[in-house]
Order: sequence, then structure tokens, then C-alpha cells
Amino acid sequence: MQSQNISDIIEKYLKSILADAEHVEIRRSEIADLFNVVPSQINYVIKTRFTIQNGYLVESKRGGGGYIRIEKVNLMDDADVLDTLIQVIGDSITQRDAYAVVQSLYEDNVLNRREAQLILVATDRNTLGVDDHDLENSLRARIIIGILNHLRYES
Amino acid sequence: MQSQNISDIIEKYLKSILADAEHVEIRRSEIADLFNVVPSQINYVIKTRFTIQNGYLVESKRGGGGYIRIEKVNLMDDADVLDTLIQVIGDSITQRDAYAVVQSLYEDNVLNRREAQLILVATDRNTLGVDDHDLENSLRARIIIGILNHLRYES
DNA sequence: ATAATAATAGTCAATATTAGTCAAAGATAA
DNA sequence: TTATCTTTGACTAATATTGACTATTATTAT
Repeated sequence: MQSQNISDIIEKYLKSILADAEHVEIRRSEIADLFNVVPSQINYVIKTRFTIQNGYLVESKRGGGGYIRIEKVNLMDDADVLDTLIQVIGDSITQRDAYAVVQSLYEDNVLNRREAQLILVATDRNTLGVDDHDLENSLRARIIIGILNHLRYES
Repeated sequence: MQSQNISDIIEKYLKSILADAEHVEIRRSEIADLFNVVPSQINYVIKTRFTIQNGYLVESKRGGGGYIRIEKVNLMDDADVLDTLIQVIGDSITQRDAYAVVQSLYEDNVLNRREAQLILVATDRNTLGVDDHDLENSLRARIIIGILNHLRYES
């Protein structure tokens, strides 16, 4: 019943390929044709669902033989992943990106399911309940970074 | 006999679906059309009849292919303990009192050590980093209450 | 070589498609 | 009568879709 919108469907399609392969390399117009959308929608899908917070690296090339290549990266291979994440977060992060970050930490076994959910609840828009979005996003960043720094000591 | 206002009827309709399925996923405008009410009445029904206290989780998405999804969850046995704590906390709590709350949840085995630490970090004064103490205390209250509400059910 | 053209992908803003909030008005119950 | 609950709709917010325009790279023509 889910996945009513085409962006979700395209996301799943790409992720199903990535489940078996190290990376996926597409021709933007081909995927656009396949799902009957305009080419720029592929950019939208990538921009909203294959971010570094989600654990994906994207590279592309224009011109003849151009492509978009999506690679799933394991952030935890890197020793200073926490530093990297902290840098990515900076002093502000949206709920969407926070979800991606926490999801990545869960997938990399830095957090278990319960812990991940606790963090998501603590940083949820409705939980924080502040009107000012800038404040909301900066609070969310502070909380997540605080927790990341804490995790550094524990491990 | 009870009044059969339209909100009650919509409530029963949704719950009849939930009797057979784990969750129900609707398009707000469709249900509104089905019962000839304005869309926002669906929000009213959800807000008054599908609360977490009653064991329902609600999530939604806007935009194309948007939806509202209601899930029935299993409440923990001593959920009323959480209610008491939530009442005690109210809309503001100091760091010291928060520590006591988390500590007691740890002693009651509602939280393990790691989870307790996560919550304390998330609600630490330095983490939140707001100058206004009233704001700090109210944020702390919101975060802890959000987490307590989350602890009501198993996911 | 260089210039022109073709073949890609990227950006951005307008529009479309949902759901959420809130307060006023109306209905019902105490 | 008064308090609470329900209904309504105007306004807001979030997300998705589209297309015009731009940028980059490769290929072809001169």
C-alpha cells in the first residue's frame, strides 16, 4: 500500500539494484523513460534519498556516454566516522537529514534499533516544538552531535 | 444509546479495518469524501481518538502520494507509571530533576545504562546550549516526555 | 587544431498535490 | 446556562512533479 509516489518507487528500484551490487550506474534519461518522468526528477530522487547522510556517494559525468553512479559506502570503515558525521551535520540539520544520519548509524551497528528510535524521538519536530525552524534545526544538530561525541567515549 | 456523530462513525470505520490489519493507510481527502466531511475533520478524529495513550501510532506524509497511516501498537503493562511521570514533569524540568527521573527509570529496568546516558546527554544543559533557562527546561521536558511516550509501546 | 554540434547531466523556480493548524461557529451535554 | 465536543474552512507547510534554461563533455566537421 505504500510507495504511492513515483519518487519512492524509483528509490526502491535503485536500492534493489544496490542490494546485489556495489554500485549502480545509470543513464539519467533511461531511468526517466523507464518510469515516465522528466529527467530532472531523477536528480530530485537522488538529492532527497541518496545523500551522504544516507550513506551514498554519487558521481556523474555529462556529455556523450554520460552517467550517474551511485555507490553505497560504509561510513564505519572509516576510523573517524564520527568526526565526518559531525562535520556533515554542522550547526543545523533538518529532521529528514537527521533521520538519514541515524539510519546510517543503525545500519552500521553503531546504534541498535531502540537507541536509534530514542534519538529520533528526542529530535523530532513535534517533540522539540519550537516555532522557529532555525532554532529547531540547530537544537537537533546540538543533540545529535552531543550524542555522537558521547558515543566516542563509550566505544 | 450513544450519539452517532460523524467523528464516531469515522472512528469506528477505521477501527474496523484495524481489527483485521496491523495498520491502516488512508488518503485524507478520500476518507473525507467518503463521509462527506472536510479533510481537517480527519485530523480531528485522529487527534481525539487515535492517541498514543490509546495505543495508536500515527504517521503521515504530505505531497504527491501522501498518506496518513495509523498503527495499533502493544502498550507496555505499566504504561500508567509513565503517565504519572509525564504529569510530574509537566512542561518544564531542571537538569537535576531530569537526572532523577532517568535514574529511576534505569533502576526500574525501563531503560538500560546506555539508553539512560543517551537521554541525559540529549537533555544536558550544554548540549541544548540555550541561554534562556525557561526555554532550556521546557525543551528538556518535551524531550523526556516524548521519550516516555515512545516507551509506552514496543516496536 | 579549432569550431560547431550533439549528447548528456545540473539547477532552479513554478506548479501541483498532498496533510497540518487553528480558531470560529455550531451542536450537545452537564 | 455553561462547558465541552464537533464541524467547518481559511490559511500554512511539506513534498513531489515538471520544464525551461544552463553547464559539461564527446563527437564531428572544417
